[in-house]
Amino acid sequence: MKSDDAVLALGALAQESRLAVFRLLVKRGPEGYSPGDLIEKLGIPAPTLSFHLRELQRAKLIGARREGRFLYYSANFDRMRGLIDFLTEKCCSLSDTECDSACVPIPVARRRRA
Amino acid sequence: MKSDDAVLALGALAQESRLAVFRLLVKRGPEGYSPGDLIEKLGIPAPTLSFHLRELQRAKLIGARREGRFLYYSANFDRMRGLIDFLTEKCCSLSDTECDSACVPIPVARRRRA
DNA sequence: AAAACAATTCCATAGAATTGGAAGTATGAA
DNA sequence: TTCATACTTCCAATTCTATGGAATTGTTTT
Repeated sequence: MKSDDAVLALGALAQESRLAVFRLLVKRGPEGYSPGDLIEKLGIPAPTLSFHLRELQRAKLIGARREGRFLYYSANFDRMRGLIDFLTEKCCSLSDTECDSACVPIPVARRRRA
Repeated sequence: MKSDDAVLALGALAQESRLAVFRLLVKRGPEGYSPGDLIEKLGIPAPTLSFHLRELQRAKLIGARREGRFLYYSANFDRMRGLIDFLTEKCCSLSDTECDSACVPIPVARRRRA
């Protein structure tokens, strides 16, 4: 996963309602929930929910399939794994390799002389 | 980590400059970088950087110490681990189940011309 | 003390995200 | 066909976020 995708995915999850929706969808698995199910569970007005589902979809964290007049949204586990891998590799590992040559040595701050 | 903290932390990382700052700080380790170092590396104007550092700090993803007139910001690895654990447990369980090609974009409703 | 330097806060502005009522589209049932 | 249901898009109001120049605070040097 690239940095831009990560920013998009992080942004998609960085909202109370959307995080709640996503967690429900993860718990649910591939079967998914319809917007109607989610409205019932979370009490979010339909247009607002629709907006949030779109954001999650834009980040490719969820997908949807249609069944008759129902839509079923479900979590994209691969994508979520990709995000977690990105965070783990790029944001949570202090690599033993030292800074590259572009790195500026930090100035050694001298305490005030006594 | 609770849901509210996760939303805060996700929001803090969901911005290009802030993610770049955080990644540099992670790579750097406990020694940290001063705002001046980061300005040189990323070319962000000082007040803008200051604003972003504040956001990261608000989410407790970074901390700072002062040495003389320099400040040194460094990544809070515990906090980051907490976030990743939250995402893994709460948002990526059921990862044994697959949800790949079943998830397709929903048909987009086209507006009828008047 | 004054100057220089590191970094911050102040603040105005621009832009993006969120919200939900009203109106539209899609599908199946009567 | 017409109706009801499921869901979406449209749109405007509001609220958050990001940006960077100017002013300010804290610290060291001269």
